[in-house]
Amino acid sequence: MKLSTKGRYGLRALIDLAQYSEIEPVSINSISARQGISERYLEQLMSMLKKAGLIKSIRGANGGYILAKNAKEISVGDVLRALEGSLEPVECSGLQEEDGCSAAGGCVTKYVWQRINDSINQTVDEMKLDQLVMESKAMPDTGVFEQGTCKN
Amino acid sequence: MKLSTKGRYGLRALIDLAQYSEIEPVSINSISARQGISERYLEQLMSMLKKAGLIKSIRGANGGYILAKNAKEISVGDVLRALEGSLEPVECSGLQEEDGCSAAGGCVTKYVWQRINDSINQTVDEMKLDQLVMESKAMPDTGVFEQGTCKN
DNA sequence: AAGAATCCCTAGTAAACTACTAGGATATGA
DNA sequence: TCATATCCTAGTAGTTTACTAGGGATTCTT
Repeated sequence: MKLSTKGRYGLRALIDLAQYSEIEPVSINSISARQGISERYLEQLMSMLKKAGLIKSIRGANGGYILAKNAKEISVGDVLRALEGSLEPVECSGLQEEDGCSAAGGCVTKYVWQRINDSINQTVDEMKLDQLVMESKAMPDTGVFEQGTCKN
Repeated sequence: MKLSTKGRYGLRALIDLAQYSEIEPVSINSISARQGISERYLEQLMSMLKKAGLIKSIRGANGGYILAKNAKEISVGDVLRALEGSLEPVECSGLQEEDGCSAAGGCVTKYVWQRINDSINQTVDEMKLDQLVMESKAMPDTGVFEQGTCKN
């Protein structure tokens, strides 16, 4: 039940982006420097976020990334699902039998997984990027904390 | 954010155990047969559940396992944590700096992980084994559904 | 037009983890 | 004593993760 670095780094990167892209596009290089994440790896995460429609890119010199929509319309859930895929703890929510599950409605644990899934999604969807940016700005050390030491 | 087979199989096994151990101890062999889980693998899961104090074992012929406490005192959370370890999506909840995180209180994402963690734990802790056993008994096909096809 | 700064795309890979399997030791009831 | 159980340790093929590497394409600046 762990989140991978994709989700962890990616959310940090997007908060950073939201915070700095108000004036001009933010380059991978600058996010990488502030957040202590490898440029090359971050590149891949940004690509995923772009495909998910959360950010837009501007190519060429002085280019970079900006949010594709308002920060209050982007939830933590949007970000994590874009990077981690579905957040459901067990993949048998769909009623398809493709997953080899023929129990249909007659499976007790399915109900358990469904409830966990619902609670996770509700929680991540009610947290929006703009709140996090505000909290981040209110914090003393942001951008100054020991880079590269925190993997979360 | 996926649960491994440990958690999935383990919960199924424990529901099965709770259901059949009212009269006599239940052997790994019989759970294995009903649930379509490898005996040898199930053995390891049972060992973990035992170490966590959720079940007790009775060795020798006619032995098997029984619950260590009342089914209504065992939560889904107890089972999953015993098998999967902590369910927290990111391990930086403790205020120790051991994890290489020196951000202490000044980390925005930490707050996010904490909220997800809380919601997961609340959800899994309010589901008790006795409820699941009741639901399971109320279902038509339990014990008859195609064994080995469902991995969840 | 040249060059630098960007994003874009595919592929490779070491390390870790998962989901088992295997072999045997130990305990207990009939 | 034998069959039936749990117990314990170790091995291992396959998958996934977290990157690194090597380019190519686009755009601004000079």
